[in-house]
Amino acid sequence: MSVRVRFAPSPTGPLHIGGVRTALYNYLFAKKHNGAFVLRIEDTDQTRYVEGAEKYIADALSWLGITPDESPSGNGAVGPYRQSDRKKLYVSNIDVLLRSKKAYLAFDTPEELAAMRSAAEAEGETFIYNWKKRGELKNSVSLSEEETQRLLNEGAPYVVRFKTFSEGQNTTLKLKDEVRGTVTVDTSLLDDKILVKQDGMPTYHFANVVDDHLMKITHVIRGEEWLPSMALHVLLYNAFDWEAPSFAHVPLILKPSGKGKLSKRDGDTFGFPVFPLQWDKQTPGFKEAGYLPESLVNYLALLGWSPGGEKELFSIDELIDAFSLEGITKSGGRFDSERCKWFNQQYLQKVNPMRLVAVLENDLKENGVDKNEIDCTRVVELIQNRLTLLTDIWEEAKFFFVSPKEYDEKAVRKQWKPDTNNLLSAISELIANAKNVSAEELGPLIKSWANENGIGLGKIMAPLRIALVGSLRGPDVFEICSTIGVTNCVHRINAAIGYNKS
RNA sequence: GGCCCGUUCGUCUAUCGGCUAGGACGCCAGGUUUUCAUCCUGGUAAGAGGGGUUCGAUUCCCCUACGGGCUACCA
Repeated sequence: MSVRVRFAPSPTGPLHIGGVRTALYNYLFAKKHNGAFVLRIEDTDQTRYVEGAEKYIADALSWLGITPDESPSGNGAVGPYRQSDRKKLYVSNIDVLLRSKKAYLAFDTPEELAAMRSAAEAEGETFIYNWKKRGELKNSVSLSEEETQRLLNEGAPYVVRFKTFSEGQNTTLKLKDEVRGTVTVDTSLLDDKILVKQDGMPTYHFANVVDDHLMKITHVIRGEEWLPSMALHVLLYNAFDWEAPSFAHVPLILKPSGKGKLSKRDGDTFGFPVFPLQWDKQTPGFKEAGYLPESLVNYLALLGWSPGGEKELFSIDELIDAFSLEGITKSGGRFDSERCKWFNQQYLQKVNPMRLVAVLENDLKENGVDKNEIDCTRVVELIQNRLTLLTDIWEEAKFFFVSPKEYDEKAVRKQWKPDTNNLLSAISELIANAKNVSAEELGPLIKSWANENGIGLGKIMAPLRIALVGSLRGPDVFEICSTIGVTNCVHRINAAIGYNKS
């Protein structure tokens, strides 16, 4: 049987980084086994539906390169892929359970249940709608057939509940999880979960099982928050007499510090994005923060999974090749933004420079700066190994195009000696008269000039750099000179002399 | 509170009974770069605690502690 996995987010907002990783593991597993990666939209809660979220999910997956084989907007033979479009399927399947008495109608109102819950709580107990209470509550198990029918005729609102456990059943269930091994559950402790809500829509638990079965899903790879409901899901498969898929519950991504799992609100508090793409003005994504999708994928893959060796840099194809459920970690992992940045830096070193040139040209446009005669490809060559994020490009490249407006005060104070202005004048003249300003020629020219005049290069290099860049940083000075050209050099040197005259 | 899952350097992780516990991020030091960054070299730092099992436990079992998740007509 061929492998089929699914990623099933709810369109309640932007996809966050934990969801991205779950999607990634599903994708890697599918590709590893030449299987199918299905995207299913779980929009059964109409009250939480957020406009644009579904498109965001598709766009994010596409940016990351983990595109589904089957999805609402693509092809696939087992659709529809949006749960709101599958209502008929849930209706027909709930009838199966109702007829076999494995599910029942419950007429208790949310208010009644809430009251019972708080009453129990006051007694220091927990209210559980289960086999013990079933007979005392308002449902088709406790009520006579006539009474049930009467309520139905009156149009009384009801939900459908699953008869999770009945007296006399075996209470312990041993479940297999591909990540954790055997998980033991006492089924008599489970409650009778609602399968169909008052509005006729299925709950997650029900829709999930029906869909996974109908879509022929072989492996359910999802977040650990679903581990407690694995028993319910298995019981549901049993009730239908369907074969259950394999389950793999992946550990959660935790906050970098403090308590709890990473949540959608953590983006601002920790200084890094938690979303792949920008959702709105307040919530930037990794893309906007300057991350390459391949480095995010690489970092995320290794947060909660390990191939075992010491290799750390994996292309997506290498990840597919190395991936296995066995390598998934059992414990939750904290998101480490420094390490994530390092991966990005590593990828930025090797990326095709033309990609960076495109970014630089866009930055120039956005900042309203004319590139004049300056060769962007050359600039990128000089700064590529200085980048950690794509957003560093402008900071690293700006001075090639824009003359310094001010000069690093500390550097000037330390480097500007009484004779500095005179030296720079001489250098300016030297450069102005130079036949060739290539870095290879300019370097020796200035060096030999300094040598002939008995001047230490140290007295020249730092001020020259300050004049050209504005501060003591950046690539090789002679490379900068040759890239910005004679005219610019002379202008900048003379401007610095004027500025630092007093 | 109840139930389930987990626990190796600050962080991500390797180890599947023999360990001088390996790698990576970070941090620190040195070198290269007449700057800064990159890069190179080195250093720092860990088996939660207590009981077993065993010739031998980080590895297996139990207890405790701590962490995480679930406990909705949300997913």
